[in-house]
Amino acid sequence: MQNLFENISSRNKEKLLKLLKAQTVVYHKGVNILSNVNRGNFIGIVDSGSLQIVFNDYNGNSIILEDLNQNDIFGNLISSINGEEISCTTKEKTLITYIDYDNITKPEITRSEFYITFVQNLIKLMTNQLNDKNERIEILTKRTIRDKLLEYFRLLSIKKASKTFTLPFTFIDLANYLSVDRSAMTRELKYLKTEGFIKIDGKRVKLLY
Amino acid sequence: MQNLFENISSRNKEKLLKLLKAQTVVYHKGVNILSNVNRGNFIGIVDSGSLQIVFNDYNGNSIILEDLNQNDIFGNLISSINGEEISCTTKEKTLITYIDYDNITKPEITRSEFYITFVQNLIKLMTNQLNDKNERIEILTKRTIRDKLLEYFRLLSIKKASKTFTLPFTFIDLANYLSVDRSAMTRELKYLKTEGFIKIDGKRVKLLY
DNA sequence: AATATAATGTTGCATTTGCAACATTTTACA
DNA sequence: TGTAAAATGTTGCAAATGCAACATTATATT
Repeated sequence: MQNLFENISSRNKEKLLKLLKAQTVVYHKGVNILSNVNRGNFIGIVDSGSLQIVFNDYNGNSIILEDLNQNDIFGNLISSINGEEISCTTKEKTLITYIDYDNITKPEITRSEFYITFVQNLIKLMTNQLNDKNERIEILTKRTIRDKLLEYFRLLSIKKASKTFTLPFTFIDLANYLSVDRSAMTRELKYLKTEGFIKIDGKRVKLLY
Repeated sequence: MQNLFENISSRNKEKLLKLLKAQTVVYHKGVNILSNVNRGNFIGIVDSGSLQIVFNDYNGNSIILEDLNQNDIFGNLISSINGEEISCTTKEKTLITYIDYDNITKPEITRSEFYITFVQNLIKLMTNQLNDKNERIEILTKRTIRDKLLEYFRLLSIKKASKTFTLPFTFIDLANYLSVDRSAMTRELKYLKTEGFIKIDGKRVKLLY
């Protein structure tokens, strides 16, 4: 993991946040922060806590667009999707720092010594985000629930460098992430188990191949 | 549209490319440039022409990961996916400029006057890419072919600011983009037509709602 | 202009999936 | 600690989809 202020001293971080006119907001659990979010171009940084950005379908399906934890950034996407159906809900007490996009290009900032480090960090984080999106796309383009599950497991297994890993989602959220019916997913997991492809105990999964 | 060298004079662009040790390569039509691509972290810039990055499934499905045209950038994704099944094929005669990622952070470049403009352009392009990925995810998470088509049409319609637009894909490529069976997609398009939702003439589509 | 090649259109059928309507288990919190 | 709420598990069934195997039309190439 990496954060936006990597290799920037806390002293310089404060300076930078001041120059950027950053604002930090505290949210309680279960709050929809959309109203704060719906005001132009910004970057949100999760200082602590977690939240989910969810697209609520006209079919009643909830699609997880982002599952955000500490040091994750968000914001650049929201403008692209038309407002109403999006909700950003905190999963616990959460601190978020907002930075106006426009302020990133202001001359008084670009001249500061740590600016280059800052934008390089930003590029790094965006690259990570692009990788995440590509993984999600790779999973979603699989045509069966089985293949989606196996692809998701494969990627998790690579990340953990182990055939055994713990699911970071509830099964409800996993079904949303894979964009499949939850009960159909449970059924498929059962088949994968009885056919000897995987072992599952709660959220603990072991690949047997 | 925007390119990586926006607001940089062609004179400075040359300087920059030199500092970045950029290399420009010419490819003929139908060439798989993967071998050139498979060497560490880099950014590829499409100077002219077009290409597709395709993931070739073990099921025999071809999944379009990227459909690249002039001024598009690529590269940051490829490292994340394990090599063999990926192909990058030019659709016509294509010029590509390669930049090593590491060179972007070299001090002799960061000191140059146009460096800030350059990284800001890069951030802008990456933001656009993230938007594209999010749109694709939004489409792929729809559960039926009909909803995928309608979502795709909706987004295209917004971009063109018109109920009438031309598909930028062949139907084969569109089916790959939506990750559905081509013949099933044709069937669904027929239903959408007879039910009066859309009008289609070749690649010309009109939304009737 | 002739012909090969690619793209598009069609349809029956088996499979997969979503949906609905439950039962059961786990977790949160007053 | 008791209870409400959330998460998980199960199953029948209708609907949607992939697949295969074609026919037809359009496009490219010599």
